[in-house]
Amino acid sequence: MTTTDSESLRTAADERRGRNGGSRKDPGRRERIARAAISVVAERGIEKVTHRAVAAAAGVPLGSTTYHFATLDDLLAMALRQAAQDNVAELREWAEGMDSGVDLPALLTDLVLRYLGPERKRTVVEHELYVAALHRPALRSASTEWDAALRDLFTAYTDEVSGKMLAAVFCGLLWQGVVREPLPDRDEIEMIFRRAVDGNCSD
Amino acid sequence: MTTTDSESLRTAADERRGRNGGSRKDPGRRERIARAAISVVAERGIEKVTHRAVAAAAGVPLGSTTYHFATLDDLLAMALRQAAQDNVAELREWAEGMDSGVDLPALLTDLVLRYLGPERKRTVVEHELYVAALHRPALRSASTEWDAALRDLFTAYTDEVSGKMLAAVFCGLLWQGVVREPLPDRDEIEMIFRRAVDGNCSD
DNA sequence: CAAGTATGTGTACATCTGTACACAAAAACT
DNA sequence: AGTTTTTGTGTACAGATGTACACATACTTG
Repeated sequence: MTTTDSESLRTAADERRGRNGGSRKDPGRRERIARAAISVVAERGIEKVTHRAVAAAAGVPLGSTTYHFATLDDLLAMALRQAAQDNVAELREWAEGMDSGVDLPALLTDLVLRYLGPERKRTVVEHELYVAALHRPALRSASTEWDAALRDLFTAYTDEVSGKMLAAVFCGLLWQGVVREPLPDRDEIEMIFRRAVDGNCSD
Repeated sequence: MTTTDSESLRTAADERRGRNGGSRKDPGRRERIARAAISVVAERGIEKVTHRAVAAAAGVPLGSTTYHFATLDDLLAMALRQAAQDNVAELREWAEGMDSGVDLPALLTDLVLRYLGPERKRTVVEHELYVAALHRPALRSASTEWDAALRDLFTAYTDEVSGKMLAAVFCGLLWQGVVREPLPDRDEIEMIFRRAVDGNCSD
């Protein structure tokens, strides 16, 4: 290894221009910077998103971030909007692999556990986006669109009211789970979804 | 009125020491500063909580905040913990006025609408606390305690699983509602709770 | 090839921030 | 009374931050 440790961050550029040190014209640099911002949000929180921190995470000099994004708010807005879009895209993809007539509670449980486990970073970013939007009108649309996508997804497999209800349960479980230290038990979550879907008929 | 406009902020001290201008020994100053911090969080977001902003909001000089709180994290921690406690206290109080056999969905709807309307500030602070806790272990207990209180409240009126499920619905509706521009419709929320409580028996 | 433009980079600077600290004044104590 | 301790305040300072901008290099167009 001759490179220091920014190796992993150089790959995209290398592959396009052949590890040429001072390469110009790096397409996708904007997006790479935005993604670096996302990872800073995920790992250190939204308040740590500074030009310098993002530049370091992206492996680019400070001037590069200020060149591609006039203001820090622009950078944040693009990063969070992109995060929300990725999130929704993944949700839709998940939904496609779903037949009608499947065990909905079990699938929802899988989804929750995935968002709390392997995809935890994504979840954290989504939640940071949510509260950031509370005081930044520019980000509000990204948040509400995520909610809408969630509702549409669930209403497609049940009905209007049940879909909204399941979306709320899903959202609530995510929120409660993301701060809990040991991941919640699988059975616990599944039981909750089952109760939400089947109801209290036996009472 | 001889005082400028810090009048409302002086009341506590006045009542104890008789409107003595340069009064020392102002008990409750610590708490007042913490509450000022809460209001800064509610109105401008957690990232705007600085010694200077809090001092201005509390009507005290800069040195006062650094005197009462060694570090900014201490101030934030106390403020948010207090906010969470207030929140839980209000929840319990609400629960006491509840008979068994009441219309649970209607009451839950009232609660959601109250948190989204008159008590919106409180809700915003609670949510900022939640994400702040994601990257500050010191705050995590306050968040989880809020969740626990919520669950206990709901399980007391139903059963274990249904309580958890309702807590999740409640939490999810709050999250989705706090970013939505026009407040959600009362009927919509009530319908959701009704479906959650009664289930889909007729399907 | 020459000129012009888009892209990239290093540095500088005004501003804001946390915090330390010297001082002042009241209260508690002897 | 005097002394010590607690409480309060103004100021100073080092560091971080957003952003501007002069310069450098590559690409594009003629």
